[in-house]
Amino acid sequence: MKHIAAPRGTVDILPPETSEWQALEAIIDEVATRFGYREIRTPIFESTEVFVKPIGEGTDIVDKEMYTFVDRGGRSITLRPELTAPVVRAALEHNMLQHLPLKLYYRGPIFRYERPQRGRFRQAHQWGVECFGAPGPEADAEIISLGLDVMKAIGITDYRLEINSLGCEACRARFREALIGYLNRNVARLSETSQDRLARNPLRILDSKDPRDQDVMSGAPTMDAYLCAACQEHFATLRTLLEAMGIRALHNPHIVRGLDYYTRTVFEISSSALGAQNSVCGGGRYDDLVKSMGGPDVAGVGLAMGMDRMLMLARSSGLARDRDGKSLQIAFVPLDEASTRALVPVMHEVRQHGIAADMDYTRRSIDKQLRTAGESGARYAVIVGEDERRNGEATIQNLATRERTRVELGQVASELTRRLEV
RNA sequence: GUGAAUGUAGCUCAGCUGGUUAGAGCGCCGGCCUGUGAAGCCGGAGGUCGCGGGUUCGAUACCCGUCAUUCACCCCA
Repeated sequence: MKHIAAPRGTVDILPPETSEWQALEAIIDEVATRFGYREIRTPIFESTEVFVKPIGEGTDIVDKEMYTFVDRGGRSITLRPELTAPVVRAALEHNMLQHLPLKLYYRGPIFRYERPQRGRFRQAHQWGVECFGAPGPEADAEIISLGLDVMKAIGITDYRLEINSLGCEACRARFREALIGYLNRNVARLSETSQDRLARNPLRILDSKDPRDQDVMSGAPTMDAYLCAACQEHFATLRTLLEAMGIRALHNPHIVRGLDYYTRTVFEISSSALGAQNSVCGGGRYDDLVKSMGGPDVAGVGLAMGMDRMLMLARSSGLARDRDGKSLQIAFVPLDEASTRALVPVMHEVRQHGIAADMDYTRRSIDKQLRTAGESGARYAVIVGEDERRNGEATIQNLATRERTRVELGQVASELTRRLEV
């Protein structure tokens, strides 16, 4: 009905809901800090090249999902579709990799040009962590446990954690060759899209949902058989460490992830409560990424979690609703214009004492004002009308017991402070 | 990019096979109650029926297009 609406795939987040976001953001900050990560904020847009090579041509993100445009200076700019590549770019730009390990976390909007549906938007929100300079599986384990801690803190218990190893560059190359050989012999039985993928990105056929592809894959060579000794040990140790922390992870050899930069460990957290887009979290190790972006040979591992989907899960398990903070403590109730103005300095003083206070400026009747005050969750109302004003007083009413007391205007702030502390 | 369903008040929805000034519940505002929160009763505001075209004497309804939403595919957070 209104003529201008928010662009397709974007939403306005309105007041009761913004409290949930603030709660989620606070949890992320707390947990990440507790694990030794510090926040980094990078630009919403980057030079297009930041994403193309690292994520990989042939991936859907690069081929059809990026918001790319030429700015007024003729530069190709892209709204970030993820944050690992920008974080690496920033780390290199500011020589942050001289002090290892480097542990960073982020949260904020990402943009992908996709058809919206349940759990998928053109502007979405992710938080994530990146750990540089830690090649061992302890770092992988730490990151997975960090992600699960945030989920736990917001009350999400219904999920599935799956892990896999893609091997290092050497073993992946051998596996890739074997896989291509097998697929070429069975190309006729593959789905059309997978036949197309065979040439461009064959590993992605592994996690295809098409039953024809799954049928073909059931007889395909598996990554496990091609892992070198070092990669095997890395993966086995990771599983041992997770188990030692009481974390249950399922080994799913078909997980490959949609970005090209992963090596060795990859993992996903998904939930059946989300609909078709059932993944809340994805991550893994990217030991060659920093080097490929022109930096030193530094290992990395990280995760990204979808905040929009996390809140969907928190709501479906019924645990996030009470996070709507009704923080008002004092409601000022003036009964006429002169009283409104007499209360301005009084309310100011109360607020200076750190007490959350608000006044109804609409000149409504006392009935309506008290009703609103009661619904707001405030503990006291401060009422001033002609009668109180004549005596330089105010009526303080306890909104729960309805008990009323008269105090001098000058005493309102100290009286309220005293009462709220008790 | 493909497919399907749906667009009527702030919200949830009626509106019979096309027929005059488009309705309800909830919410909002006001009154009953000249200064105390409930319930009830009474009243009020709020709609270019998503938008554009077509058929018709007449369209919220039928047809075409378009935009948006929802769900699914693809893929992912």
